[in-house]
Amino acid sequence: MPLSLHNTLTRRLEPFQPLAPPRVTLYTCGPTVWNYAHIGNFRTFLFEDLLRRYLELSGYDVFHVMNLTDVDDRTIKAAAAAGKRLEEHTAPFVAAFFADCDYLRIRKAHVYPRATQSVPAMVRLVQRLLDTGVAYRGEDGSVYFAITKFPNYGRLSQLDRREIKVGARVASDEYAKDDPRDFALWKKAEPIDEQVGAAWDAPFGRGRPGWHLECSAMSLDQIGQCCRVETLDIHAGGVDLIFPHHEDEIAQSEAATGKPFARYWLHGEFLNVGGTKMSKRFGNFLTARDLREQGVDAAAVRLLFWQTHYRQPLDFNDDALAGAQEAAKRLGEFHERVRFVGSGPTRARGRGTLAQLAQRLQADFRAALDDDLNAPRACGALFEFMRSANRELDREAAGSEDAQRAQAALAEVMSVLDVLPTPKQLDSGLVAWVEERIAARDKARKAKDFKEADRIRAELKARGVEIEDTPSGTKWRVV
RNA sequence: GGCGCCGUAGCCAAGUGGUAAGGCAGAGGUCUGCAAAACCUCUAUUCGUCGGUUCGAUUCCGACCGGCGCCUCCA
Repeated sequence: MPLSLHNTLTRRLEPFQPLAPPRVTLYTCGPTVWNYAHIGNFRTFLFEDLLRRYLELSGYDVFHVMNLTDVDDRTIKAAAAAGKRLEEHTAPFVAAFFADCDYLRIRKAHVYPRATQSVPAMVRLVQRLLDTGVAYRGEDGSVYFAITKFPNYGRLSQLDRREIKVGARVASDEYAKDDPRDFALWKKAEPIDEQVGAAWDAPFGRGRPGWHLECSAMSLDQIGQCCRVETLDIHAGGVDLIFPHHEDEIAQSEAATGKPFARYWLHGEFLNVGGTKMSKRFGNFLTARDLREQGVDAAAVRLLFWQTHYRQPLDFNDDALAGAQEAAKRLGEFHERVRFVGSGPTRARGRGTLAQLAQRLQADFRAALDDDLNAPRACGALFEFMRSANRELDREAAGSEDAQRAQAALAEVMSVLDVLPTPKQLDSGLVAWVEERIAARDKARKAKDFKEADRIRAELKARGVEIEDTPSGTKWRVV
């Protein structure tokens, strides 16, 4: 069964067919680096990571572009408030974003164009739209897109015409537009823009790019350079970007190129807290670095997110996270167990059903992800495999071929989900101490001095060391 | 007002026109000196409410209740 994806353009599940297989051009709306990204933002980036990884596992040659919005209303305001130049203010947040991505094991995009470094492409795009006649200079010196000149406007968000909410705030630049629904492509430079260094010269006036324009220009620029095309295979982002951001991107891009901007539009749902969208605005947010400082393993975050479909809202709370943390821990132990089948205490003899179980895992896993990236179902397949494989291993019914198949299947699954806990860093002093304590405890156990043995176990536990007596000796791990 | 999403066990959730995956938590059991880990068993006669279509609906349609989002350069 081929990969099917839910396309926001049609609101349907569609078989995925890239323009020129095996190449897939993927553009994902990146962060606005005015502040730290929160884990709601990262839910979207992780959904995109899942998409990217599964496309690659499926044999596609993905060219992934993620932009960094380093000039827009918020970055300018934040820089001005901090009394800094734009670049000075955004640099640490760019660095933080990459660090957070590393922590969450997000596969790197191939390019990260920055708005401030892509101004020439933006100016060219605006000029092209002016030449085509779909853009015009407003009385205020800004350049606007005339949505009435683009008949398809509203297709993505399913609006025949954009209705303005009754009583909605009237923008201060309203008077300058021909139609209140038109949006800015290029904003005339204001004193605050000059103050932070967010203004560029252009044939149509000194100013700065509108947010929507940035994504159109950067995506077209990148896929043009790399692949000589003007149509993206996939454009992804959060549902809140459908309107107006992505709608406007389509208008700008298609009015300029005359070609479909993106074949598939994918949108991830929100991360909620107590039923409400996680947002800086609401103050109910948590950053990736918060989680890292709390000692939360990225594996737990990823697993938690995978256990809800990307098009469903996910309600975040500590119980759910703790549950994922526990499940990730079990997966880690299982993985270790499978890794040492045949080479360690687990005897490998004959041939059991493990190979077949592994085969089923692979089939179920792919079938689940082929179905619009149904990661929750893929996780279900993984857990079922873990249980049945553990049963086989308990029976010591696995042979070396079984082991190989199981290891290969797990590796494949993990190449996409990547939910094994990060190995703990152990210093040699601790290791020596633990080994000495375990030796002392074994001695006590041999002497049937269970009181002493239990005391040592408690002593180890107090230092975060859990032990497990097995037929081949005492195992330990740091929790 | 326009467009859209959600309501499944204590928590997180998948799902199908034919009678409820999975994870966490909980209970009992096997194993163990005791534990731990692993495994086994149990834990929603029921999927917000009320109607309708149907032989049959959690799944389709309608209404309603409740929660939420976008329409304000939000992932």
